[in-house]
Amino acid sequence: MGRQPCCEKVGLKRGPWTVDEDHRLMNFILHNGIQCWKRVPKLAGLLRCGKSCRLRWINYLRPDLKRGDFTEEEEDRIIQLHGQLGNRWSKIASHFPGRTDNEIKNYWNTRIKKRLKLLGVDPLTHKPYEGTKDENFVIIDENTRTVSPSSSLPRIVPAILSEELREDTRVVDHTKTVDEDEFTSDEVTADLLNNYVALCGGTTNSLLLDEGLMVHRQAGHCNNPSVSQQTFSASFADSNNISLTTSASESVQSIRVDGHSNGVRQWPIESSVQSFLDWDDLNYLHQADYPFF
DNA sequence: AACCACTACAACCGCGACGAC
DNA sequence: AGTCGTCGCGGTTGTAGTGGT
Repeated sequence: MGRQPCCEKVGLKRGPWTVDEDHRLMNFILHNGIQCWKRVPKLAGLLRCGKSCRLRWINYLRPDLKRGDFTEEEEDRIIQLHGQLGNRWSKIASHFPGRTDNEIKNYWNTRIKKRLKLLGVDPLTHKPYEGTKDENFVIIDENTRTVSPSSSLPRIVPAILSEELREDTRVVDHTKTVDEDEFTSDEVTADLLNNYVALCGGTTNSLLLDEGLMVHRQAGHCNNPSVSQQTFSASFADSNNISLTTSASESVQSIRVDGHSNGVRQWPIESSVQSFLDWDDLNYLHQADYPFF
């Protein structure tokens, strides 16, 4: 069986839609609804194929569309969902009322994808390319208990983290004595390790925890910087289960916790990466004017 | 001013899925 | 079960807008 064309293409208009065409399609659908896209153009008096009408309505004319830039939250969520779902844009779009799969796909291809590449992260696998630097910024807000971006932070970090882990992210101020009941040892360490592994990828990592990091141990907590140079092996069987074991001395990667202020800790970032990352120009959403209403 | 490179996004195309007959 | 029509999805292309030279 040969494939039938979606419509009779002879004499049909293609390319950008005019205001008049938008008017016609809009009026028709608002008054008659959608029963069969194939019949829509004829009934609406349009020289377009049904497919084109459907696309125009779904991606542009639908009154419930949310127009405007994506928020940081939306962007993070897109990356997170893409990590889980891949290029299933309609599935991803279903998590964003008012956004279309086409819009999200375009946003991914034109912006997010490039930025991930600049950060050394493969947009397909969400894992670092070979040779990813081990010194990247991670800022953790201990008040909100979330990993959050700085102006130069690759926001892929919170996005790659599973939602559960993001919600549980905790950071300890090493200038304070923290109540032992407040945090468990592995919780804190696991979060830090997890943040790092989220950035650097891999299923197994050994981390050299450097000066300034307070580590709670099962036998009791320890806020003494002398615990530095402790080496851990973190095994990530899945995103929700992290097993930590203390190992001898070998470390594959190292991170530093350089300091903190106002409840915020930072990992150093490579200056060359920093210059590429301009996330600050995002505007918050605004409702578009619908010219036909 | 003209040209070029780049970006963002609208629109198109081919194909698979699915329901009706 | 097979055929056909329609819809929806994902990849790709076309083009307007913008900035740099």
